[in-house]
Amino acid sequence: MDYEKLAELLFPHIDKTPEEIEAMYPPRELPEGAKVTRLGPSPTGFIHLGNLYGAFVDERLAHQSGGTFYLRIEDTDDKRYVEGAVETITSALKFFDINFDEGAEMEGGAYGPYYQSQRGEIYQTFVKDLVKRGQAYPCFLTEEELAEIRAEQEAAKVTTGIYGEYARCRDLTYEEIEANIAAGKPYVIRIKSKGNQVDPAHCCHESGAACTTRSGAKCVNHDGTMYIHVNDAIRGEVAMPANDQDVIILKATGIPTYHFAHVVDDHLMRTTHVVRGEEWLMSLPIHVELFDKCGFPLPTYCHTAVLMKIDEETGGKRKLSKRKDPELSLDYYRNEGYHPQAVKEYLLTILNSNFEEWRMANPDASIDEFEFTTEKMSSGGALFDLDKLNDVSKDVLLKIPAAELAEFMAGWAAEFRPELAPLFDGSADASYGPEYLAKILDLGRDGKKPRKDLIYAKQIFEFIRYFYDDYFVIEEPVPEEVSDEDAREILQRYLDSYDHSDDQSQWFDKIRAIAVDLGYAAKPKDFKKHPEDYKGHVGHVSTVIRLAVMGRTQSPDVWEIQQILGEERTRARIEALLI
RNA sequence: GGUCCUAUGGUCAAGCGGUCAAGACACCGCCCUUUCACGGCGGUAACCCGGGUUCGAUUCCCGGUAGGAUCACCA
Repeated sequence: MDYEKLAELLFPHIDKTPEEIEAMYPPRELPEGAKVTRLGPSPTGFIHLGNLYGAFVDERLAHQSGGTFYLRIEDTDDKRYVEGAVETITSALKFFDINFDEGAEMEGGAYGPYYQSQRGEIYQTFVKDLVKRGQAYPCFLTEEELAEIRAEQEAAKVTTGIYGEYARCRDLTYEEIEANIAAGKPYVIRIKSKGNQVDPAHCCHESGAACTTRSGAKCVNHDGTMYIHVNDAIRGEVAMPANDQDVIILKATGIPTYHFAHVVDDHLMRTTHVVRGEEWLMSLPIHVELFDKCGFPLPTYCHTAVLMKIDEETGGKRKLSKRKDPELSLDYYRNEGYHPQAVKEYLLTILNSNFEEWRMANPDASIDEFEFTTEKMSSGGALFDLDKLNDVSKDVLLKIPAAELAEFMAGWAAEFRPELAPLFDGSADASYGPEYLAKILDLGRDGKKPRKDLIYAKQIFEFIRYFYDDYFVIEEPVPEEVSDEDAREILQRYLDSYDHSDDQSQWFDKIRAIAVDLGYAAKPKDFKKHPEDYKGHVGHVSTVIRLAVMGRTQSPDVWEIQQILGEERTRARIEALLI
């Protein structure tokens, strides 16, 4: 077979050589040890927590080392394309403060184009070269034939796929190929796998001995099968049988498969670390063989664990699914109003096992100061824990200044709860507004033991809504220790003695006086000791007031709340109950 | 089914041949307290099973079991 001639027959329009392409993508000029990472989403328009998890690893690895993090759109499957998807992806990541240095939709970047759909000529140049070297061939197998082969293999209980004797098109003559093409038969290009049987010419055959492949992976024989050993930055050395499938590298459309695009792009774009989900681990042998055949060095792989959750139905662990689990969608967190910092910080706690420890030792340090390492990543799938997220969020929000939080709340409302927006920007009522909101959010946050009530925007609004008249309602009944008559009496006396300028202790002294006067213990302890002597205690009395002003029995300090509400609103709420 | 990954309390996790097996979240109790939160103190709770190797295995090896991943002209 004249491979040179075959290559020309297949790719007459390709006139560049791999060397010429290679020259267009010179090694990057970066400091020693700098890592180059990339995010390669397919433009389905859906970005989920797993993407963010991975993107975060990419971003940290690159930016921590003075390297480059770029965005490459893997749109080799035209069926999947969704309009505006790239914008969705970049804006979602930007929301979480994850930014690219170069790539799709960005100015500059010497390693583009960053859309795989625009790199056809590049891939074909390398495919043509492979054909020319007898390492790849056209395959005319139809869907029916493929199904037939598969059925045959299943019946014989052997591994399915196109390999060895099943690779029927492998040894087609030039004339046969030419005739097929002339007849207009569609075809794909497959690699001619070297197989995984022991090959003394290529590999070690002394038991246990290993040799290094061109790409840098090691291979060693196991019981007649060649195994490849690759060092994964997260998992350590992983071993699996070498690839023996004549995998497709170019589809009938002339577009490469993920496998081939990955190899060519990550090589040309000089990616040093390939971060991707565990679901790719099994195709590693294919990639090793591809890197080998192309003569490219292997990048460092970082196969991240899959995020899991407990399935309500079965009670078992399972991979988060975008269909069943709304919390997987990044939109869920934006919708609930989680602060991006909180999500990031939580992600970091499941990403690096020593992060929490570091955070406790450095409560005020920026995340950027934490030294993130792939070695500290867990290789098992972590369960997503909403409780933990909430806990982390409380601490994160505590460190954000109230004014900034108010802004965040307003932004959230504008996007997800438009009816609340006028409330927060003051356009509904001049006495409300950003400053009012900031004061509310700052309530009880000062001092040595600040409150940690705030978790996410939706929850925060629920927590503070009584500050806004339109959302103020009496939600609970008065405590059973207090009769209706007493309740009325308490409120009447409270209103009569109310002086907005009282300080906190003057204010509480008055409540205490009312309590004692009506037969309630001045101190809860007295009541506990001699419950028979009292109707209740001062706590019950203040609950009545709390209920009148806040509408609920539980809230932060009443005096402080009243100071924010202002005298007018405070009096009005009590008066409303005395009518 | 083949192959690969994983296996410490309910969850996330330290551990890397000798520990009374850390810590965090959640949960429970007590204290603080006019409620709630915060905070403090304390508590319940774990090395999947079976073989080895070893003076000694949670830790190393083998087997089993369980969970997960993957077997496309999808990425």
